[in-house]
Amino acid sequence: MASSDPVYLRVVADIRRQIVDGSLPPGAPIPSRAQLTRKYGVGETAARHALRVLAAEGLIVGRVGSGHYVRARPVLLPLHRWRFPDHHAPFGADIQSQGARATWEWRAEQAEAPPEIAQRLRLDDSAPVTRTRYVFRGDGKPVQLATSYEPAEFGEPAPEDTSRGLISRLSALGVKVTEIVEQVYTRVPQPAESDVLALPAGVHVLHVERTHWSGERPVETSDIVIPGDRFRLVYNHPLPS
Amino acid sequence: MASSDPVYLRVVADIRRQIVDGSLPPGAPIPSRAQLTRKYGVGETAARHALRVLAAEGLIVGRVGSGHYVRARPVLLPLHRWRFPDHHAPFGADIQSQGARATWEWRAEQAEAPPEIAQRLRLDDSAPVTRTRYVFRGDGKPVQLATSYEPAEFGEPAPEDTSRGLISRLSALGVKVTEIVEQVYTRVPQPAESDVLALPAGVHVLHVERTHWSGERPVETSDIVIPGDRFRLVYNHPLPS
DNA sequence: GGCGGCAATTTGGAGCTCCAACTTTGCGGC
DNA sequence: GCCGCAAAGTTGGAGCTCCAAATTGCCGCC
Repeated sequence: MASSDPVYLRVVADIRRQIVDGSLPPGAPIPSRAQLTRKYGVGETAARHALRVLAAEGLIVGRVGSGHYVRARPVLLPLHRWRFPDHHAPFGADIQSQGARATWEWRAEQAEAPPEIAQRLRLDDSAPVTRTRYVFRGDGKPVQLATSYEPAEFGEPAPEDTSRGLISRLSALGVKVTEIVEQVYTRVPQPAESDVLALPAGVHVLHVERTHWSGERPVETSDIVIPGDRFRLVYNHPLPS
Repeated sequence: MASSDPVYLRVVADIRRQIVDGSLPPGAPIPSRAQLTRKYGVGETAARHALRVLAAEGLIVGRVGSGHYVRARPVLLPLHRWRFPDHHAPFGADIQSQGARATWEWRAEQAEAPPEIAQRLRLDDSAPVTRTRYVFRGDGKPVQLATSYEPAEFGEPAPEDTSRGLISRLSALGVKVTEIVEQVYTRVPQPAESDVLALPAGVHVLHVERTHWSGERPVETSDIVIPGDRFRLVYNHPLPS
């Protein structure tokens, strides 16, 4: 930390160091604004800004009227992507495995494929697709938002399909899924997503773009949004012998 | 956006809306602080704070002396996890596939397993392990930081091993890797990581905990840190027929 | 000893101001 | 017509202040 750096970064760096090296354990109170100004000899603005930066980094949380506290490193629950334990596992099996009761809401509707989805499904722009939106919950708490797109020709999923899984359903239609491709990245949640997932400020989401393939043909693609502060994705990859 | 919300959020919401709906395209200038105070009838503080929030979200960038501009949505380059194109692909193959020249530095050393690593490798605490740190670059730009741990009995990797891949090397030692498990989550980078990866403020990283298994025995585990603003992870999963 | 309410503290929103460093623009002179 | 410099505009750091809402601890009363 060069001495030419802004003073508020000096405060940030010092507190951060204490948090990561454990001298400020989870739950420990951070000095208040007034205390910081005295301790570091900086102005209110710098003290306040330092606390804001640390809060944005997720290292501390502020409680109005009480103070700032070191945030407990959250336990990141595993979400097993596919093969849990097999491809025909019912919806929410991975959530249930955490001892939580899995529930979900969904609604299917006909729509025109937006450009990006059309590309992913190798359809023409505005081709008819079935869009199904899901909200998954574990013990009532929202866990995943998903929007799934299929070519309209497969029809809408029936209510009982959602507990059976996509692969079984497509199989019944004579479509054999041969490969799943998932692309994972992280991004800032959109306001609507923060709302539904009840995300605290500063939390990112994991975004999974999943496509089911039948040979060379994409038969379903979906966008899955997962709170980045509560979950990690688990990918198993058995090697051929 | 309820009217009871803080005023700065009103400004944030309005500008964000214009960015996501495209009326402010990438590169477009955002009104300056002075203009915002007039346009929305708010104080300097609120205008400034709104810009800061949008910048933290990654939607805009500020350029000192010039103004704030809508950030171009970065293209997220794919990093193909395993099978690229086969398990024996050389290091950096996925980076090369992007037309970039892959280079890396690494250093191996003996160490005592920290508690978490010991647990992942099913060793006793402080058991001897070989720790190898890597920095991967594509066209000189840092792409991945990785720290790999193996039981010390496998010895240190030789220079030529790093271009051959772990699976070949273990195979030569008579250890057959049967499964790879990757756990993916997102988090805030540590200062050292921001440094090496040259991360702009507010960018998260993808953290991959990877373990190579030989039957029931973990034979290697590593922590891989990837800039979240430039890459997405791609997982292929062929289904058994 | 227990309980209720008040006062002190704390966060977070919001306002205003000054300044250094940098970019952009436009004007004047060559 | 072009170059260079000065002025104007902009960001980002930093300071101070006031206030509403919430929490917490303490004091006094029953």
